[in-house]
Formats: sequence, structure tokens, C-alpha cells
Amino acid sequence: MILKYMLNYQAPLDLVFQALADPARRAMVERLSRSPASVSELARPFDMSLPAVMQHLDVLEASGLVRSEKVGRVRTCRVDDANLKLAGDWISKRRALWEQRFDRLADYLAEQKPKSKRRRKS
Amino acid sequence: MILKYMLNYQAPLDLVFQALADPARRAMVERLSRSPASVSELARPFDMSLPAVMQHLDVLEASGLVRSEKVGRVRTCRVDDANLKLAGDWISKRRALWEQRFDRLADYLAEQKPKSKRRRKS
DNA sequence: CGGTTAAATAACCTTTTGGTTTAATACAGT
DNA sequence: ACTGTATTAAACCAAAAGGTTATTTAACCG
Repeated sequence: MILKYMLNYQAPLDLVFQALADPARRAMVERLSRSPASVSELARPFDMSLPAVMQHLDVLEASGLVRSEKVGRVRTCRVDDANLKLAGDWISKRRALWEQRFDRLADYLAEQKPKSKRRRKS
Repeated sequence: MILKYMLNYQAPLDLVFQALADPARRAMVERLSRSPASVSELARPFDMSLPAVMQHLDVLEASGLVRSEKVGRVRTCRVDDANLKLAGDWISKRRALWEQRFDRLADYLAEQKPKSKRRRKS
């Protein structure tokens, strides 16, 4: 049995990394991590039609990196830290594991080296 | 003047985040962050043809997240930490800026609050 | 040499992305 | 009520992503 919402379900991390993969979207996040902004403020620096910007915004919102609320006719967008943290944590975990491997290797070498030195001396 | 290598140049961050956006590729990175592995070892857990795995591997290598070398007929793949760090740093920087904003807000409120308290007391 | 295994290449297909233009909505100001 | 402004919606399009199968190449083993 397949549930409807499973059909194009994508894990949060998929969406977050996907969202960050585009330079325009990263620039938007950078902009918004300084202060909230309206859609057209956000669009101004880009050489891109407004609808294109809106699509990027959709991607960012779907990923949870950005939230927005509309008051009157202007939509104000702001960064939501939670999913950015999620992505950061995933990366940290991999890096930790990776470095742990090096530590184990270092331990191993530390055990071996004295022996070989001793052997050379004898 | 446009240089040939500029035509489909993509900033390292684009490639890294793009690479991490796919669950299969993230799983491969997870696997490789524990220990190096051959292509077929890497492919084994996946319900996917070998060529598909190879394409993911190409993406990972293009992003610099994974390096590999072939000795004899087996290619051994390993994580390369540098670009993972690059991505982690980008995220950290945004988060730092974002939190800095909160700090400034807190400072502002700290300046305002005493006054309103005093007013309430009087 | 001949068979098996590991990896790579080629050709093809479908869906998703990232953009466009044009048109519609909805609020704000006069 | 009319006009400009801020966003949305719709329809379309080319290129990139992510997969497939079928075929090659290259190394190893007996």
C-alpha cells in the first residue's frame, strides 16, 4: 500500500541541499541571513525575471530554509535556522566520523612505530 | 572574451550541495566516511544498476567530495574532507550571521526593557 | 588461451529544473 | 472608481538529472 503523500516525498535533507545547490538561492539565503526582505527587494540584485525569483523562493520555502508571511500586498521573507542546522549537523557528523578514522589510524601507527624503531636499533 | 573552461563552470559549492542533495549519494558518503570501498562494494546496498551507481560516483568526484584511484581492475573510493568542510563552513557562516541578528535584537530589547520596567514600578 | 569479475561506455528515455513571457490578482493611494 | 505596485499564476521551453539496458574493455585466475 502506497500512500499518496509518499509519492513525491523527499527527505528534508534532500530538499535543503537541493535548495543550497543553486548560487542564486544561496545568495538569497545570504541576503536573508542579514535581515528579512520583501520579494522584490530580494529580486533586485538578480538579472532574472520576477517569476524566476519566485520559483527559487518556492524551493527555499519547500526546503524549510526560508519562511515568509504576506501582509497587505508585500510578502516578507526570513531565514529559518532549523533546517540550516539540520544540514550543518549532517555534515559535521560525516566529518567527525572521517576524522575518527584518522585517529584510529594514528593510534595504530603509534603502536607499530615503537616496535619498528626497536627493531632497527637491535 | 570567454574562456572555454568558463562555459560550464560551476562553483565548488554548487557541486558539493548538488552532490549531497541525493539520498543515494549521501548514503555513499556515509559509507565512505567509515572506510574506503570499491565501486561494487559501494553499489551492493543499492537497488540500482551499476552504471547508475557509477554516475552518482562521477557526481561525487566532480564535487570533490570523493576521490578514487584504480589499481588493477578495482577502483577504490574514499572521502575527501576538504570540500565537505567547505560546505560546512558556508552553513556555519550563515548561521552565525543569523544568530548575530538575534543578539543585536536582544541587546536592543535589553536596552528598552529596563525603561519599561521602571515605568511600571513608578 | 578462456572464462569470470570489475568497471566503463554508449545510447536512450522520462522527469525535474530553471528559466522565459504573458496575463491575472489584490491591495494602496489619490 | 482609477492607477500604479507587488506579487502570483499559466503556459511553455531547453537543458540537466537520474535512471535503464546492452555492449566493451581490462585484469585476474587456472
